[in-house]
Amino acid sequence: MDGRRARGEKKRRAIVEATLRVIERDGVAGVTHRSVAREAGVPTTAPTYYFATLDDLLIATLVQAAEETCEEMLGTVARGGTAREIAAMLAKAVNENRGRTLAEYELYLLAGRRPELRAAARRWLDLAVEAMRPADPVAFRALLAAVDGLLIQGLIADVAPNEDELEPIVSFLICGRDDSTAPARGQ
Amino acid sequence: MDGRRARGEKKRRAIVEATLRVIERDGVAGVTHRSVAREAGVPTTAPTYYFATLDDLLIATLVQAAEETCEEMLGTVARGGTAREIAAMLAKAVNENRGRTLAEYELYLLAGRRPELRAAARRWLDLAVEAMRPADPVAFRALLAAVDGLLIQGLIADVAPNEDELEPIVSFLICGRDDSTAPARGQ
DNA sequence: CAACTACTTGAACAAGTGTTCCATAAGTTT
DNA sequence: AAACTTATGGAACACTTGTTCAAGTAGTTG
Repeated sequence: MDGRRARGEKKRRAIVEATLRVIERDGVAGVTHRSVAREAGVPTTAPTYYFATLDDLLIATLVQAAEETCEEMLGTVARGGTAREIAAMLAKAVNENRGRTLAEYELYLLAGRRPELRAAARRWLDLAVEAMRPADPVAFRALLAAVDGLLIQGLIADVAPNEDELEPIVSFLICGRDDSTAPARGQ
Repeated sequence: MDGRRARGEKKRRAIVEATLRVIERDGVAGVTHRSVAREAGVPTTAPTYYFATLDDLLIATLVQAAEETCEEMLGTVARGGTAREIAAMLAKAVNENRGRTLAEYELYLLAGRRPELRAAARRWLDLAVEAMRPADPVAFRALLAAVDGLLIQGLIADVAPNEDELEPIVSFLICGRDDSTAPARGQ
């Protein structure tokens, strides 16, 4: 093995992680070669060495962040989690993981303007539908939409909602008017 | 009256409108004194004369855009519009008014990081709740969340959904499991 | 007409930007 | 050890940025 390449890969990952921290703190607007390099503790030219352009770095970071979140989302939303489990995950997203969730929606917005990012931004939606194969697709799509809405509204609330406030709403969405066609059963 | 001030106000409005066009086209990232001035057909220093800082211009523009959209939203969502009416409005937002809707969510994201913008970003939500006084607040909040979710997901779809695709989802949300507590009656 | 006020605008500045370049260091292979 | 590849990092370039400034115009008021 080439030890140089191994350390290079490590540094590359460190740069991506630093970029994510910058996005979480200052948003996409705060991402510059210099701010990322400062955050990662590497010289200014390091990011350019590993990523052809700033845009590449930005996109690589947002896509990776989205994929990381994907698994957590699918673990609770898609696999027929209870309303409380889903509510707990949403509450965590708008409180402890606030910065990360904001980053997630920066990707959404970027994807709105750049078609090549759309697949990455939509990935959790596509995976959820594929994993669930819900009996009532309409109810399930309503749930998925509401999840995005609750998150983004939670981000602009004066005080972010907690699990207890979110739970009844999620519960309402999970137990549609006909329980037999609902995608999952809440508490 | 002072004709100078009148023309000044007109120019000020023209600058805000130009800024909105820039945001719709290139996003908040594309807003600079120079790009706005070019779009409005005024010299570079004109925006600085009317707005102390670029941030002031940006905020004034997004807040005004949000207030404009507010009325349209409330006219259909809040006043107990039918599912089809709501679906039609959503379809319009992600197709004809795509740029405007993207701008709306740029405000959301900015509000996520700047508390002073939150009231403006949340305005349509607050007004909707106040105007409706829904019998079932939980169902209504689910509907409002889903509206945001459907819009933002519509913006990152490969092909934006149309009225017919959105209508069943809205209908499902409006006629909850118990019609008597539903906020409004669909078709 | 003179004094005043509001608007207009080009030039300029310091700061920060993405990116290129190149000499050097460090590790790998022969 | 020599030849090579890969990684490193400082200096520099051309460019754009937000904002300031001062000189100018044109309306309003006394």
